[in-house]
Amino acid sequence: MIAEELLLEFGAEIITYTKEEYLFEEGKKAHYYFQVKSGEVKMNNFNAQGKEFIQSIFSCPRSFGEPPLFSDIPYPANAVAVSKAEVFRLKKEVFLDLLLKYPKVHLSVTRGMAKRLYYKAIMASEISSEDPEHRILTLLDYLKKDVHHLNEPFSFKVNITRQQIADLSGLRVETVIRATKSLEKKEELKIKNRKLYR
Amino acid sequence: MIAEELLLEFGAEIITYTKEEYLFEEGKKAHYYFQVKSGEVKMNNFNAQGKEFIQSIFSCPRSFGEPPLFSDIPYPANAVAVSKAEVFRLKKEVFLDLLLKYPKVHLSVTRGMAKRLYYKAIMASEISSEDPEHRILTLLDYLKKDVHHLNEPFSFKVNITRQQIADLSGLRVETVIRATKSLEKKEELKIKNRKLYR
DNA sequence: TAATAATTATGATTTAGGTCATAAATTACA
DNA sequence: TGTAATTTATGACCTAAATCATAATTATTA
Repeated sequence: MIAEELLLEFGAEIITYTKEEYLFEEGKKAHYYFQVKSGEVKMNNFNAQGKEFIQSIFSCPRSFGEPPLFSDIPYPANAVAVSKAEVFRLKKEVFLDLLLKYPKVHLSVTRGMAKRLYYKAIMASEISSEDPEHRILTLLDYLKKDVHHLNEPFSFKVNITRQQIADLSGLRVETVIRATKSLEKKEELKIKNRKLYR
Repeated sequence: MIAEELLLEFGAEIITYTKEEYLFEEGKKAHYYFQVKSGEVKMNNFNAQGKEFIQSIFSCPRSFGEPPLFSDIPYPANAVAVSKAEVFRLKKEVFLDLLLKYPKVHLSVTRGMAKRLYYKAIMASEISSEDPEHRILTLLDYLKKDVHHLNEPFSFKVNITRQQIADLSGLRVETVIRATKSLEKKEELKIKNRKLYR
């Protein structure tokens, strides 16, 4: 996250995307630094059969899509607005210039990438080795602790749909529905009028 | 990757690990920057049933395990020597100091993390959505192009075992063996006395 | 160089989770 | 406020890959 004033000072634009609109596409080169101002943006992939995999969902003040700004690699996934979203957009060259001028900002960008690498490492291991219930709990615990900074049991009202949980954990929506019901029986989750609590 | 002279100048130690020896463990706090000098190191997880997932395999001059140096997160996986390995080890505080003194080094460390994030994003999507043959080809193509910088067809002699391919792609070794044979029939791979070529 | 371990190989069987179909409940929106 | 779309829900079934068993081949090391 980079302070809004600093972004504007360096000439960042604020762009409004409508729901489902693409910000960039898998395989393309990166030209901008992006940071969410309002709304939500997801990064995703589709396989040949049209199954979606959501890499991550970002809301204010998260940035995303930095890796290809640093290295000569294309975007590994698309970025799509989940809802109407306002996004800061800063030209690549200006962004890199900013990092050199402000080492602390560079460090905070690095810190953000470190956290995402942590999340990816955890989910890769989960998706490859764990059963649906385990995967879902790990995902929800990550969101609860590392994103929403909550600790009390059942204090986290899950704000994503079963379908999104499925797409984030590599499962199918029916499996998520069945697994969450089973987790409710085991008192790992609460379900109050269809909303999950963890 | 940080130049060896610079590492030594900042007081890095060179530590020799024997095959199978642990460098650090999942869940622990990070105190050092690590960089391979010789041999190979892998990062891995084990699930409750003992199934291994390999996050990555690192050889000279790759660094690994930086994310928890930047953010207050534990190691998401173990680091284990695949073979006898010599590793540069630099104290966390000295490492961060070095980055501030040498912005270009900071940028190259960031670049390294960016590449790993790219690999993780690709593999997460593969493991979650693709069939065994697709996963294996994506993994091998990544190793071929992005690690070994090769381009010619079948110029990449795969230097990891079927078991390691399985542990990197979330499959079982029998599945990898069957899938690679099928890929050979489709002329996507060559197999010359048990070695894979891509 | 003999013994042991690791790797590759192959068939038979099992099963978890995907797929398909259908519907109720809730939410969005025109 | 009524209609459409989305989300949650549930049962039946099917299949891809895991599991299990067993062995040949190659590599390691004692």
